[in-house]
Amino acid sequence: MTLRVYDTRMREKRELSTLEEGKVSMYVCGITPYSPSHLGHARCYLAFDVVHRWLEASGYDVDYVQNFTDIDDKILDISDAEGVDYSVVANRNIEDYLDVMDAMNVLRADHYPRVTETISEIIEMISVLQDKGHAYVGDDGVYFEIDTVPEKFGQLTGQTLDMVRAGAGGRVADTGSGKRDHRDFALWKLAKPGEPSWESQWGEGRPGWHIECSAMSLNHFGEQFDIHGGGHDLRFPHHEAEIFQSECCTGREPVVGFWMHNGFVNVDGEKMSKSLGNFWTIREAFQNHTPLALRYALLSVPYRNPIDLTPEFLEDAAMHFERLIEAYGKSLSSHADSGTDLSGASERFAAAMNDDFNTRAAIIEVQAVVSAEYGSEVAAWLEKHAGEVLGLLPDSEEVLAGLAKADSAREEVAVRVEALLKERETSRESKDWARADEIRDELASMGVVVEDGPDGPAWRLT
RNA sequence: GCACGGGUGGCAGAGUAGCUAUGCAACGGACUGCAGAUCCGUGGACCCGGGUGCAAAUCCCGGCCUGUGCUCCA
Repeated sequence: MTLRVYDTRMREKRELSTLEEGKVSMYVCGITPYSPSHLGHARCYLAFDVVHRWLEASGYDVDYVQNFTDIDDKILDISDAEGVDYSVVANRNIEDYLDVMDAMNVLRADHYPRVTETISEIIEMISVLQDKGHAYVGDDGVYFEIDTVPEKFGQLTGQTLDMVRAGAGGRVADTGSGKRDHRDFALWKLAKPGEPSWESQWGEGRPGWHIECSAMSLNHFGEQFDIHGGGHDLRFPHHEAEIFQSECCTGREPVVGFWMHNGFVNVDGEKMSKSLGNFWTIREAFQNHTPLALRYALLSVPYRNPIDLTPEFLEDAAMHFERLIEAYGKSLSSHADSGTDLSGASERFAAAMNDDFNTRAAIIEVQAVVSAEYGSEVAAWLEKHAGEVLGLLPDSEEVLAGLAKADSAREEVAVRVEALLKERETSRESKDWARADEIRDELASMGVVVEDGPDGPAWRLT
C-alpha cells in the first residue's frame, strides 16, 4: 500500500517519494505570535500533526520544522500600544500557542526556529540573491526582482505575470514603496525610527516576511526538502516567494517536493480570520468543548476541505468523542479478548490515511470499532489508531481514573437511589403511574437517569 | 475581472464509469404504563444544459452558484 499525497504545485495526488529513503523533511509555516491562537490555527497544526504522526507510524523518520515569525508589523503595533518590548508580546503568544497545542495532543515539532534567531542566515541569503542579480536596493529596503526569473511565477496558483501585472482588476494602486514593480517583494525592510532593528550592509532593518522560511529551511534541510505545509492562503504570495528566493539562491529546483495546503475554518461560510474579526480563540473554544473533543471535530473533515463551524458540528463531534472514550474505558477494564476481528478495520484505516491523510474516512473506521463488542483487543486497536495516529485518546490512566471517579460518585448516591427505585417499583406494581413518574423526576433532579428494561430499572448519572 | 478549489440525501462526508458508502438526524417496528436506552428495519442525493460511452455522480464542453487568492492572514 502506498501513501499518496496531494501536491498543490502539480495539482494531483502522487505517491510520496522523498529525497532520502525512509526519511521525510517537513517544514510547516508557523504562527505570527501577535495574538492568542484561533481555531484556524488549530486546524492547520492539527492537520500537520496527523501528517507527522502517520508518517512516523508508516516507518518514516520525520524531521519536522515549524517557525515562529516573532518580529512583524502587528507585533510592533501591539508592543507599542502596551509599551513593552516586541519580544514580550511574541513570547506571551508563543507560550499560549504551545499550551493549547499540548492540550490538544499535538506532538512538538523537532525545531521551532525564530526569525530573530535567524537574522544572520537571512542576511547571507539576501546578499547571495543580490550577488546573483535577483535583488535590488530600493529607497526603503531590498527587493526581489520578479522579472529576473519570470518563468518561476505562478507555480502554486496558476496566475501569469501578465494578469497580475494588469493590476488585479484595478485593485493594485501605488505600492507606496521603493519597488520597481508591484509584484516584487521585500527581502529586507529598513527600520523606521524607534523600530527594533538589526544591522546589515543595507542599513538597520529587519527581514521581509517571506525570506525567513527560505533561510530556515535552507538552514535545517539544505537546498531541497520533502514537504512544505501551511494554510491555503499562503500559496500566494508567501509560498511562491519562497520558491523564488530558495531556488534563485541555490540554483536547485524544485526546492520542495510536495506542497501541502490545508483548507480553512469558516464561520457562516466565511473564512475565520483575525482581520475579519470573526474568530474564536482556541481557549474560548475550550470553554465549551474539551481540547480532545475539539481535536475530534477538526479532524473529522479531510484537511483540504473547508470546515463550516457551527455549534451543531461541534456538538456532534463531542458526542462521538465521548462514545470513543467510553468504549476505550470499557475495553480497558475488560481484560479478556472478545474475539472481534479487527483486521478489516485496520486495513481500511490504513487505506484512508494513505489516501492523502483522509482523517474523515479513518475516523469512520474508529466509529465502527467503537460500536463493536468491547474487549482487550479493542483497547489495543483504539490505542494504536485513535490514539497514536489520530491523537484522540488521553492516557489510559486518565481514562481509568475517570471511570473510577464515576464509580465512586455512583456509590455515593447508590443507597438513596436504590431506596427511591424500590418505592417506585412498588408504585408501578400498583399502577400508580403518577407517583412512579414523580419519583423519576426526583431522581432526575439528582442527576440520575432511570431506564426501565426487561430486568428491571437501570440507572446512571448524567 | 483573472487564477485555483468546491458544488452528492436534513447535516457531515466517501465514491473518477457499471455493483449498499458510512455516521448523525428522520421515519417504521420490537420492547415499554409512559419516557429513555437498546435491537431490527426503511426511505432519501448526485447544481443546470448539452456531448462521448452499452453504461456517467464519476470523462468532455458550456452555464450557474460558492469559497479562497490577487493586500497582512493557518
